[in-house]
Amino acid sequence: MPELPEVQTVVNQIKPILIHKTVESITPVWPKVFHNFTSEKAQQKIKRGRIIDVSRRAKFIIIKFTENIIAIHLRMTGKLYLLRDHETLSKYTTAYFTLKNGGKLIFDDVRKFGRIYLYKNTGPIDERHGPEPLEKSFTSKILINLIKSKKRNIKALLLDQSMIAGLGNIYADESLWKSKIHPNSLSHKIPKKRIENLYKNIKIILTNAIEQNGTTIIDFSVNGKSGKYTNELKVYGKRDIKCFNCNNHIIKIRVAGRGTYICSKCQKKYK
DNA sequence: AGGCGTTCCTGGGGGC
DNA sequence: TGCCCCCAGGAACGCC
Repeated sequence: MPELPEVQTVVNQIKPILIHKTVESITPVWPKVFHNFTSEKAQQKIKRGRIIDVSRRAKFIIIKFTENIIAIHLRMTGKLYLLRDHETLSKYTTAYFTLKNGGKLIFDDVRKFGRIYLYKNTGPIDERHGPEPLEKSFTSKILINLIKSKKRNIKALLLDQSMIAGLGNIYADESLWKSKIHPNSLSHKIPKKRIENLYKNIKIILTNAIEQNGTTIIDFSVNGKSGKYTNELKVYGKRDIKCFNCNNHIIKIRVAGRGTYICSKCQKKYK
């Protein structure tokens, strides 16, 4: 399940290859993959468009053209990679971009949750997303204010993209474990000091994960290479394994409708 | 306000 | 071995 570090990894990998390339066309293999536009509209807006930048906002991959952007959300099983002309399409391809001078940018998605969006700019995405946790402007004060101003389950809050952008199930669990906060804590009951610690840990964990090219769970990979952060995980997927901090065993519970891994001894529940 | 259920999807794991 | 059932989950949406 691609989260901020995995999406950033994809961007880092494809940006040098895509930048300044011209997109001849975008083809939907599975019709519903275009979320807010049609093939005709894509032809009209993107045809022979030159890619001027590739970046990330929240969990979206942003491909910038002169007048428009294409935003791609990988959701659970989406993959984006380059394919040479002689190579065959995977059975899971839901869309592809034909590049001028050869090659295709492939969007594969086994579960078909991933979508492609066409916008003028990132405005519509910015509107429904909170701050970027790795931006300098995202201060501990902002996180404290965010968490203290809500009376919510902390894990649900961290997963809510309109609160903070980019965290998903894996990094929310890892961040809460490292910060010794139980995911069923109520946000406004968490002490300021704990939130400051959580703030630091979110930054550390996301930064390290990007350096390791993300986490490979199920089948996220970039050009066949696995993300090495899988080796750094401390709680996610570690059911019955001994906690790195104490001798307690990691358990799996359900929080905010998600499978959640915790050390019930280390992580304090603020209620 | 916020929690919860539902929807979208399909591979794969568990049970028998 | 094979078949069926059900689960996993990010985000949007409706309901209470």
